[in-house]
Amino acid sequence: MPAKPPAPGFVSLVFEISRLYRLSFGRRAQHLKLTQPQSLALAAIAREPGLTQASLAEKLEVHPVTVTQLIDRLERSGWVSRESHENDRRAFRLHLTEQADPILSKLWALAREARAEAMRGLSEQEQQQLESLLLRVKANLLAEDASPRTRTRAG
Amino acid sequence: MPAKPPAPGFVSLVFEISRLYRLSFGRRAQHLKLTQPQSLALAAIAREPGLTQASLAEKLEVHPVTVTQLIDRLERSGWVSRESHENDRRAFRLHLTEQADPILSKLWALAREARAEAMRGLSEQEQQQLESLLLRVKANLLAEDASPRTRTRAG
DNA sequence: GGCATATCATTAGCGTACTTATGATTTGCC
DNA sequence: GGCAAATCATAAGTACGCTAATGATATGCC
Repeated sequence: MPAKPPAPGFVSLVFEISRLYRLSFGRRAQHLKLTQPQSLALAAIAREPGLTQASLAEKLEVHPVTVTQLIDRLERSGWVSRESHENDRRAFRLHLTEQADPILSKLWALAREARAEAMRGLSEQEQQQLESLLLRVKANLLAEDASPRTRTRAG
Repeated sequence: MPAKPPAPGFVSLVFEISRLYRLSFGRRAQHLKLTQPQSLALAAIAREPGLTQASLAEKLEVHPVTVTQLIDRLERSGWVSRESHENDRRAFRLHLTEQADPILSKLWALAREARAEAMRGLSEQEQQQLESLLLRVKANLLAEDASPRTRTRAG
């Protein structure tokens, strides 16, 4: 029998929260027929209409392939349109359709709601503390992520 | 144009850390041909040999369907065996094969390493603080997760 | 101008996770 | 003892993330 496994601790907590929050948001947003990554994509396009898929991938910090599939679905649902780039025939510019407008307003409300629920009982100061600690953890992980090989993110 | 989207903040941090950690672990473990969920499953079986898939699903806090697929792969890789339950012909008991033994020792080392990397620069006290804040967030999310409908987790 | 290289996007294929539905038992209650 | 309900596992379909490979175009350098 090999050595004993280490205690779960911080790491599994992050995973569980990530998963629970995804579920929580999904429950709220299910009548909008939007998942959480889809919502984040819509938000990003709302913030910067006309951005390319590569640029969206950078902002969402996911692989370009993932964006291709994500936009496929959003386009099929009629919320996003790919429009050809005027200077670069390889690229597309992403725009929201008019149908997306009412969805977006509801979306921000849901996001605020889900976030408030997660933060219930934490003082303003504790929230900041949590955020600042998590930022440091993220920086550690980013540091070792940046070196190995070519990554999507610019860093 | 609808209202402005809220600031990213805590939530996206959790997602990013979750994703970055998964990558970090994956990089370390890739020569072992093990992903992170697979590793967690092996660890759980090591802690409690002979447990059923349903019981494993509870421990990993994932859906039983997910465990079915996970064990499919681990069995195909030769690290886990399904053995029929002596009292319940519906169920299987999960056991590690002998081939899994050397992998496991390496695994604990990797997990500790990845965790230390994530925690670099945080004092013992800060780590505990972070863990305790995250626990409260998790409790909030669990509270609303428990009510709606039948969940995998017992609660 | 022309060739090598880089970039944008896609396809194909894998792993993880979910929902919903189904088959096979076991359990509970009368 | 027998039937309804719960439980264990699986199957099918969807979503999302990745890697690797490909096609089309842009860019850079000579």
